[in-house]
Amino acid sequence: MKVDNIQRMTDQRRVILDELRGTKSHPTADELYRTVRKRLPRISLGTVYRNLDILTRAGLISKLDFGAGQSRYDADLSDHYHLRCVDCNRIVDVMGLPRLEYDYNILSQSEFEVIGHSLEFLGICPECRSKQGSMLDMPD
Amino acid sequence: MKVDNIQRMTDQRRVILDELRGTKSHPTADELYRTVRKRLPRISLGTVYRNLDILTRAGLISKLDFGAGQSRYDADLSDHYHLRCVDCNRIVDVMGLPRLEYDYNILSQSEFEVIGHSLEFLGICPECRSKQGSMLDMPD
DNA sequence: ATTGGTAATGGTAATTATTACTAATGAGTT
DNA sequence: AACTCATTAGTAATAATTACCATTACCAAT
Repeated sequence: MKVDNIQRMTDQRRVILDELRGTKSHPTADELYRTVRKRLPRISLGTVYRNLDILTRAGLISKLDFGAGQSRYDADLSDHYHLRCVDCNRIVDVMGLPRLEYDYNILSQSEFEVIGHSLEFLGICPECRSKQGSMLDMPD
Repeated sequence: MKVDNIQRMTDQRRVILDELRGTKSHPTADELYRTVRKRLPRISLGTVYRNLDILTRAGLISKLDFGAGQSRYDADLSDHYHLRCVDCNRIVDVMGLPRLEYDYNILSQSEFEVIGHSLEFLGICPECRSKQGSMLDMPD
């Protein structure tokens, strides 16, 4: 795993990476901002965004961006897909499902060069499920 | 195919749907706005967004939102995945690949109820490919 | 055909997430 | 310790989308 780009290891960068590695919750930039501020109260949101971008491009974390609301970040680089609640956008890991193998050459069409794929599963988390359940009992 | 939600068929709604059905280019809201304005010069961008949302929820079109740039829309409801250029976000259809069948019950974990999946392929379109090629020849 | 109720529209303002800007700071090298 | 330039904090700007609201117009019922 090659790490270029990263030129200096500042406190901000170190703490952002550390906090992200310390959670399995796939936080958004501003969730992470709130967490990191407990350790570095003067950090700015822009710094969080900038470093998440730098860490992503350096291959130290991965950015989960499926178009639903804010982007989320994951420090777990092992091969796994994600399952997202369509209601609250919470994300959990899907375990035990190996990466799909496609023959991208066969897929190639319209002169496109196919280089990968992006897959996520959609569902409803227990919290939102019970919220919905109680909605059904409500009068119109 | 059940269509509720749609209460009135206005000119704006009809033309938006018609223009989307008449293209295979998976346009964004504002691309569609520019096209529709040739027929309805006084239409507003908000109306395009609102109707695209209504048509999507009514099941007449589908919204392609994978987090890269603007959302795109597709009036082709047949089962197919998409292939997106990571450079310019252009989208083409992937033909001949049947919908993946997952046992969502087995996937279910963390008490999530799994209801579907979202898959797109990533690649580089011929135009961006030749642009990149010429970049390699450029001096730093 | 006219009316009445209300969904829909146009125009604009607001929101939200993210990125850009800039003067000041500080990490790592010499 | 001094130097250099990547990085930061704070704020402004951007971009896509949504919200708002007074006006319009679709359509069912008279």
